[in-house]
Amino acid sequence: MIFKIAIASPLYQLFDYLPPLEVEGASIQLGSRVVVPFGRGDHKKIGVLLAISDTSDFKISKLKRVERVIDTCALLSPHDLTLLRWVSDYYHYPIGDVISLAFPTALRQGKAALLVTEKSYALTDAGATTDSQTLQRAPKQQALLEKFQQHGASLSVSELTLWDDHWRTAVKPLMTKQLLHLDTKTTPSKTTASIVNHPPLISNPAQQTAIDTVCASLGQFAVFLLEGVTGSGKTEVYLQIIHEVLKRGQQVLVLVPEISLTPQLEARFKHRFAVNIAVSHSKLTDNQRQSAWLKAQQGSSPILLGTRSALFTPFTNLGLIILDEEHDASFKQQEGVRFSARDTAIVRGKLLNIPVLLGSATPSLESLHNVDKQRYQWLPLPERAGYSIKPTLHLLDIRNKKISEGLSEILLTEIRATLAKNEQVLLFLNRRGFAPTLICHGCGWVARCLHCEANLVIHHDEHLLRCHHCGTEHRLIKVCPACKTGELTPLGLGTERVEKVLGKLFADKTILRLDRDSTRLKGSLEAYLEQINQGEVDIILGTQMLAKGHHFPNVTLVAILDVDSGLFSIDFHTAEKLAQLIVQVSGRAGRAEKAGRVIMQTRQPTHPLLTTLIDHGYQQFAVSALAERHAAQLPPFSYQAMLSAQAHDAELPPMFIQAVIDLAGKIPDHNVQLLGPVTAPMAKRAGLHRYQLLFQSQQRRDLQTLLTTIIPQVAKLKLTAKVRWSLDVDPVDLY
DNA sequence: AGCACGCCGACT
DNA sequence: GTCGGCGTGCTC
Repeated sequence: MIFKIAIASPLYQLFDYLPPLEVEGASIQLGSRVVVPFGRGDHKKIGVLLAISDTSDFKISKLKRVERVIDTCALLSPHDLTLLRWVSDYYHYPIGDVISLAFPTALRQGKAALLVTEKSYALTDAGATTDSQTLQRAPKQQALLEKFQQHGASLSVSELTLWDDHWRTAVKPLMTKQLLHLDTKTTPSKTTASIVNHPPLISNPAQQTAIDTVCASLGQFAVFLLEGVTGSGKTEVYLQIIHEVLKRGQQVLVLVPEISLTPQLEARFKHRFAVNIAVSHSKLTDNQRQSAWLKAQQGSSPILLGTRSALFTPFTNLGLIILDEEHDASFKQQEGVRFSARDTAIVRGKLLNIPVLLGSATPSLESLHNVDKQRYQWLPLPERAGYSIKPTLHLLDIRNKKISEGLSEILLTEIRATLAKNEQVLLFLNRRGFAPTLICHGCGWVARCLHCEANLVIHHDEHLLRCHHCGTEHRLIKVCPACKTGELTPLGLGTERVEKVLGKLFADKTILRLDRDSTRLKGSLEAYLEQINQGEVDIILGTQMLAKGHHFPNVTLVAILDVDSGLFSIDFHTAEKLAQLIVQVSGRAGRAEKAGRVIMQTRQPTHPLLTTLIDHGYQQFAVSALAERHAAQLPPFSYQAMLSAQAHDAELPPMFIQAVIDLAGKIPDHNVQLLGPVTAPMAKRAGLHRYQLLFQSQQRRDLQTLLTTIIPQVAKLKLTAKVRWSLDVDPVDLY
């Protein structure tokens, strides 16, 4: 009997081991973690048993023996393992590293998986377990808090924390007792009454159709695209479908792009359902994430709400996957295993034979194409009267118009009129800092980053020149270092600069700037958002971060100051992203009695992307954008993978890529175009020279077949010692 | 990725 | 005469 074991390493293979001596086969399962000797010396690694076989390509006498079985009962199911193997195969990433992705940090390191049960609470309370097995206090407090809140006690986290001392001595013993009591009372199978706190809202016909259609598919695989703008009642559809899944005794996985931006969603879930809701995202501690992971794995949490990384969490009985804002690029991991959480969620749904529900106001072109191909079912939600009114989009032609610091006269007039009505204004400029360029008026010298192919950005408040790509900072200089005489002039616009102009033009108004610089302090964004909704702010000025999640009912004017910068890009994805951004930004504004207006300043008022979007809406934009992709045979009408190579030595990346091309050249009739080597759009970043090779094929299978053959060979090239390389299958960002 | 082995320079 | 530089090769 040979054990095939995955071990975290950059190697594209499993490792063969003999079974442990003392353990019978029955006390280990596929998916169990094991301790194995690995490499020279007495080094140990944690591995995961993926298969058992009679044979080995390795000499049996050379095989080492599994030292210890950690899990006699596997934490990952065969379905979980199949999904992870699919990820490894499809994204061409070493299997051991992919398997690691599925485990929280402590479990990855071989620690025992402590069950979150009454017993374990009792043990930790008595101090009877080892440190490694003890859950941290925070998740326990959180769990207790949830229990108490579910049962009507009002206690906030901060109160609980402030009470810490008192808590240990007086409160905790009492609470623990109650917890044990509550646990035994609430864990067994639930009736409808105990799942829901509040009755569902009355749904309109479109919502009801969506709910009925998805519910009719529970227990079988299907993909649905729920398309509805802000205020169309998407969340209510989610809630009612989730309710049905919970009634069947199954669990739900809800994925969102950035959980920090959607506390409302968590609040609505907790408000509606009287069940444990596990939350998992990167801003939580390892212990908090592990707690959520175990709760889903054991089935004690019926709902898991998380980001991309939560996709691989094992479940006892998963019945539905919801992926909200499915168009969002955050669902594509951009380093390490470059997987798409959306596409992988669909594979998981297929494996488990459960439905997958994608939601968006601005669906990706891929998903709309899959609707066309009848691979997904389209569930449109029209605007709901009484909730919000669609903002009107306007192009403002600023050619030959007087414009100061990015603000045209017409726009200023609109801003004044809006403020006069005591309504708020939101200005969007996707560039932080004071100005993107510092140029010498005398000799034309430009402040460049020494390590990147990029200009330094002026940060006036901090008296800095900063590179937005590698973080290098220099003191803001006054005299040109090249000609020593010329006057240095800031060129272009950033949020900081516009903020200063607005401060002068609207001296009696409150202006708030929201960008990565102004919200660096933890919790400050939330505080600012609260200020906005309390009406303490008149003008909000911000970057991309304004486009997601938050809705500002008293904002009735939204202006996109520079829409043109998104119109001309070498990356064909940019048009789609710009259209989504415009619709998402406009969705931040207005409500029924105060409809919003969106003004886009442009010097391209006849650009078809803009005119189609404005005159006919996102759907028509998507139709024409897909037609363009079809004509150019770009994805989703073809399939791509991008190989990137970086090195300090500029000679090495193109050599490496040539070696890759040579490897592909040895494969006959592969039907894949290889475009490159070319320098990356940013040819140098953080001191590394960047080159790319784009693989493109008409058939997904052809592309996959070629990559499956050559990528393990690429990984063995000698040049990998000096060249950092990566492969991105289905890239969404060609930079 | 780690980690060990191995063959050449500046130090007690 | 050694400590240690990181180039090369291997991991069942």
